[in-house]
Amino acid sequence: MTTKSRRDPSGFEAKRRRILDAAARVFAKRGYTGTRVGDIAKEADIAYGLVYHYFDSKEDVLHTLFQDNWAITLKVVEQIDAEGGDLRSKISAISGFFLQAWRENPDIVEVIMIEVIRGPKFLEADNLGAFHRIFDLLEAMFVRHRDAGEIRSDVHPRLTALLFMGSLEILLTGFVARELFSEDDLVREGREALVETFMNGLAAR
Amino acid sequence: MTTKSRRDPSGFEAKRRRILDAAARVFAKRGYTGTRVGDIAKEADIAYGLVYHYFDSKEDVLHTLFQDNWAITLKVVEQIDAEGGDLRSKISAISGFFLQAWRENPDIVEVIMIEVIRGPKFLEADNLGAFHRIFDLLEAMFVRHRDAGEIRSDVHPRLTALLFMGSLEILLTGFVARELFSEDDLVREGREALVETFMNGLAAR
Amino acid sequence: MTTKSRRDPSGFEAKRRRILDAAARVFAKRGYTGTRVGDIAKEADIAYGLVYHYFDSKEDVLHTLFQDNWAITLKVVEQIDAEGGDLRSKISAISGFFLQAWRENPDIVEVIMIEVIRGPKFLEADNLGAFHRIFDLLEAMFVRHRDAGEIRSDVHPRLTALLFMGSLEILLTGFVARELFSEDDLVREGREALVETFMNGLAAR
Amino acid sequence: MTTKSRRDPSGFEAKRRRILDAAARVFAKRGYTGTRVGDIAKEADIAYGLVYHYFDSKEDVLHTLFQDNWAITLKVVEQIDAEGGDLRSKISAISGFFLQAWRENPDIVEVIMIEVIRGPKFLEADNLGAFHRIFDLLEAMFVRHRDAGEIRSDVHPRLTALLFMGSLEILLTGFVARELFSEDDLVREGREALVETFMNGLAAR
DNA sequence: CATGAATGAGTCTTCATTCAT
DNA sequence: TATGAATGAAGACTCATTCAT
Repeated sequence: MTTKSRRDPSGFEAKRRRILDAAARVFAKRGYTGTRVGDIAKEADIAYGLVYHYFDSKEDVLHTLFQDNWAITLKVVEQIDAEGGDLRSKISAISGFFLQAWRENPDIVEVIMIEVIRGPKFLEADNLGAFHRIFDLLEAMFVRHRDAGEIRSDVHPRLTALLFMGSLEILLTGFVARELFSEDDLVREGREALVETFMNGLAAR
Repeated sequence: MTTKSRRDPSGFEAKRRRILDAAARVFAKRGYTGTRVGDIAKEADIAYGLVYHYFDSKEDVLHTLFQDNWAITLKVVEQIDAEGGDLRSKISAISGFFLQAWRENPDIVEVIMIEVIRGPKFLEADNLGAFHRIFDLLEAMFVRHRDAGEIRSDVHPRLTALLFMGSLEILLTGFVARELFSEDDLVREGREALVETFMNGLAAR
Repeated sequence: MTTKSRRDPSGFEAKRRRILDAAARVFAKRGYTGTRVGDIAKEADIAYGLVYHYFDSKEDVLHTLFQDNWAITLKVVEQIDAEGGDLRSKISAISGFFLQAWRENPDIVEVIMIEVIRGPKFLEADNLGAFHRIFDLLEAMFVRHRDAGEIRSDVHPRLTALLFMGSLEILLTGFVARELFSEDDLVREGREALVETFMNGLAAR
Repeated sequence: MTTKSRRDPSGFEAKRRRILDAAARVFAKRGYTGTRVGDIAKEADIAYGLVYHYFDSKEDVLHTLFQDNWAITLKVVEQIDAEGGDLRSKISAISGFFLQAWRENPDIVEVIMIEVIRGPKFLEADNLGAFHRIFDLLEAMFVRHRDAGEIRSDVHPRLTALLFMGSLEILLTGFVARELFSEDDLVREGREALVETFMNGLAAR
């Protein structure tokens, strides 16, 4: 009798995750297209044929990377919104979550942002729906706070959601960020600047 | 004696541009990696190998697309800044230029944003310098207007430049935009929302 | 548990050699340039891309062909020289070795002589050093036998080494040889003529 | 009325030769295969399309290079043989002619030796016949001198012709020669060594 | 004669995926 | 599970040759 018991007896899930983590690292470094399946395997320190025991294809690895993490993201954003508080604190919390996630797993976040969301494959899959949901969440949030008189009445909720995600994305993906700030600075100052700009704008009172 | 115009009698430059335009279209549609050189040729309605008379490689085509257009962009932004006026009008003008450029040449703009700037080879090339310059320009602009007391003194110029470009970029690249708005709406409303958000923030007075 | 022999259980080296042999055959038949990688694969009865599991490039195949065999050649010549005896017997032995090698592997010998040594890339590579060593060996040999008073004192060792290799080469590469003699004749008569000419010249006593 | 008169009015032949010379230089440097038609044109300082006004194809250029020069070679060898004298002086004269030709036109000589004679195309053409004739000439020469009792009776005329051409070829093609001697040395010493070796052998008396 | 733009067949090389062991 | 040999489709790039001007 092997040690097979209830959860993940042979470490299947562990190795699967190991592959995903390795994939995130190499995808982030070389891009999805520039990464060979062999690169993932080498990074995970396994034979490259083994990748196909855990995933259907190279694309499936990317897909999984997105699905796994995006689900969490949506849940967190929903939760932050549900917990109440004013818009400023919510914007701050959401930004904080994204930036923290990036600090902990920069590779995964960047891969999702760059390779999945922008990739030509993205539109084909059911990814798009999952991705759009965050805009729905944010839009609804802005509507609610607008109706509560908390923000200007002429604010365009959908566009604002877009601008918010865009700003966040730019901070995250290392568009230029990595060149401009240290990681710590980015998390602290980036968040502050984003919150401040979004809530109060630049104009002097 | 050809009957062509004075300069570039053989139409060399004209055909070169034709190839670039064709390339922008197919790159935008299929992505850089997903585009075969033959696709560019077919789109430009020329023979396969002719692409290599005008460019060194497929990558050179992309490179040129970026260099040619980014130089113009920098010049325009510089000019807008130099012509004076308050920050709001400058931000509006710059946004307007980008959005207009996108309306006129959506393919080129998207290709530059997505394929060049985010591409894995971007950092290696001399592109980066040219690209960074826009942040320098914007940062200097924000500093000047801040020192003039026009915007809050605690504004972080570099980060603001980043957020500004990020917001613009999100509108441009069809992140999700194309699904959300008609083009006309995007140009008008997008600009307004961006200017308004950046200058005044969301918060109710 | 494979039933293969102790070393190289997967037959890696065996297949590598199979590819090399196949390559020698087709290179000899069509020349290096005239040979497609697919020709090598077909001759070795393997799939197209498998060549690239064993070699970096088509050129690497040629390179390896040279390196592998030239090393042996050098060793043999050294040995013949070291074993002593008079110059005539050494010249005879060396000629015999080359001619025998050609009889057993005419393709490899011809490919090395024609495609590698005369190839445009030969000088660039590290091949040259290995190649020159045979002239050094021969020169030293001639010097020794000259100093021993065995051959004329006015013999130019380096030039003689050159002429010797040239004569050998002409016999080997099928310069025109194949048209002139049957193989058996070539091996026997060619060696005799070479030895005789080199040792005694043509002049009647 | 143009200056068209009897021979080569418009310099047709002159330019044809210019192309041939240029071709010899680049063929010698890069090899036939490694040379693009454009390289020949650039070396001749003409537009590359123009090559096709003077020659049918790239191969035709090489072919012509061989035919033109080999005819002269045969004539000279015939002449030297016809003029009489002992074998030693003939061997010396023939060697001298080849070495001198090489000094004056190293490129042409090397191209003929390496690219034409050894090239895979060689056998296909009528080149082979022209080439073989020199062996016939030499063989006949050796036979005559052998029958005159001037050289050993057991000399194999055909093989000797082969060895003689091989030795000559090795000196000419820069097999290794260029690395070993200066041009002047080569012409003088190379010839002496060759004559001496062939006539008297290496053996001490 | 001269030019060089245009053509497109030909090849090397890469790499995702399969499969025997 | 694990390995890595084997497969072959796909695509970038070269270059001899043609041809309009």
